[in-house]
Amino acid sequence: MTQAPIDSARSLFVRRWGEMAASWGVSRTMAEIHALLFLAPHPLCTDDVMEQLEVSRGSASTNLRQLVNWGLVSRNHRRNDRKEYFEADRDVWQMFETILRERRRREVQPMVETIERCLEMVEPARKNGVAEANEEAEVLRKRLTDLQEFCEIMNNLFNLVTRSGRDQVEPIAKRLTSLVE
Amino acid sequence: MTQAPIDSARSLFVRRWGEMAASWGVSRTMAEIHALLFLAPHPLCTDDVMEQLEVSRGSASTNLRQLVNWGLVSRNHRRNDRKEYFEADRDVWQMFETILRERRRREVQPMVETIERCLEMVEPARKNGVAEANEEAEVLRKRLTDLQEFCEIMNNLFNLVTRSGRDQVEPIAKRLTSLVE
DNA sequence: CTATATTTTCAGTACATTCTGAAAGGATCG
DNA sequence: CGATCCTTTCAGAATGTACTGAAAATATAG
Repeated sequence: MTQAPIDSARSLFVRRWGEMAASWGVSRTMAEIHALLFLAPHPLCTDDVMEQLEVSRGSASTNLRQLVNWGLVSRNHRRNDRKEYFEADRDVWQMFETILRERRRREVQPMVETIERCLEMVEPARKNGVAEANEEAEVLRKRLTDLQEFCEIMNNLFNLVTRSGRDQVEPIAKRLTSLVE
Repeated sequence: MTQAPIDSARSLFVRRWGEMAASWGVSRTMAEIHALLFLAPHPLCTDDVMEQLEVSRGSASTNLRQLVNWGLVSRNHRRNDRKEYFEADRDVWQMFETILRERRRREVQPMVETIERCLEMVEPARKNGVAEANEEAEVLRKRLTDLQEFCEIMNNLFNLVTRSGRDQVEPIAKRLTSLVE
């Protein structure tokens, strides 16, 4: 027997989570599965996902694997059952950290490396050639180093926060937060 | 006359910035234009953008307007010139704040409202019906309130940081940062 | 006010991403 | 080891997003 209001709430949440994720560059279905698992009271198997989200087996399989790769979902087995059951990490802070770390690794790191490379390309051009060219090189260098410095600060802040651990950070954040209200 | 190494650096940066943005749900061209303007030593007009990125007039116009809407780029005029010239905000901290604020408004806020709605739907179901159903409702409520609390903390932190202003935050961030090294 | 320069819009098209469904591949049981 | 159950893979299809180019709209100069 299904509980109508509970199911409606779940389905609304799942849909919206999918929409939000889509605008952050995460495929809708992957996010919907993540939301479904996040809300589920117990682990779900592939068929549960297929049924509840009306997606194909291929899509369910692929997206579940990606979620496992991201570290947001874990696989579980049961005795006397060949199926795999999937369970989402429910610790919101941990989830956030996982997502940030993965995105940094996949998307920010290459950008940071590129900035470094660009600076190496610009450096030799700085005092070589006409004055106008030098000035242009100087401007470019400034823009790149500003960005680089910002990235370093953000990177270190992230490291600091994650190394301190959630138990240290959460109360501080809450305390700071009370300053705003 | 074009300076080969400078141009190469610029073009490399622009391309990578576009790639990164694409995986964050921002269209490649819009991000490339943003990068181009960010690095440019002076404002550019639509034709400059079309030429340097090899995109159509329609695309340049649409994407420039979007950048202006985001508050990342401003339009300028010149005397005796009908063209519009576009200039990016070069303050990296300001840029970051603008992006976060816009994304919160466009993408996070609707999610927060949805969580609220979901909680309203679940509430009446809590002590109404069989024990099993109550338990499910309780679990769902827990998940939603955990997420809600997290969103509130993040929201307040963001407000705190942006109200304090960049001049207050940057040195603190740098100081904290030095703890990591 | 007309001529001209510039921007915006949008229908059609190109491109990229994601899904489907079935076949192949693995794993586990008796 | 064969039968069964489950997962993965992938070619083709569906879908969605973003671009193009030209026509319409707008703005400025004379």
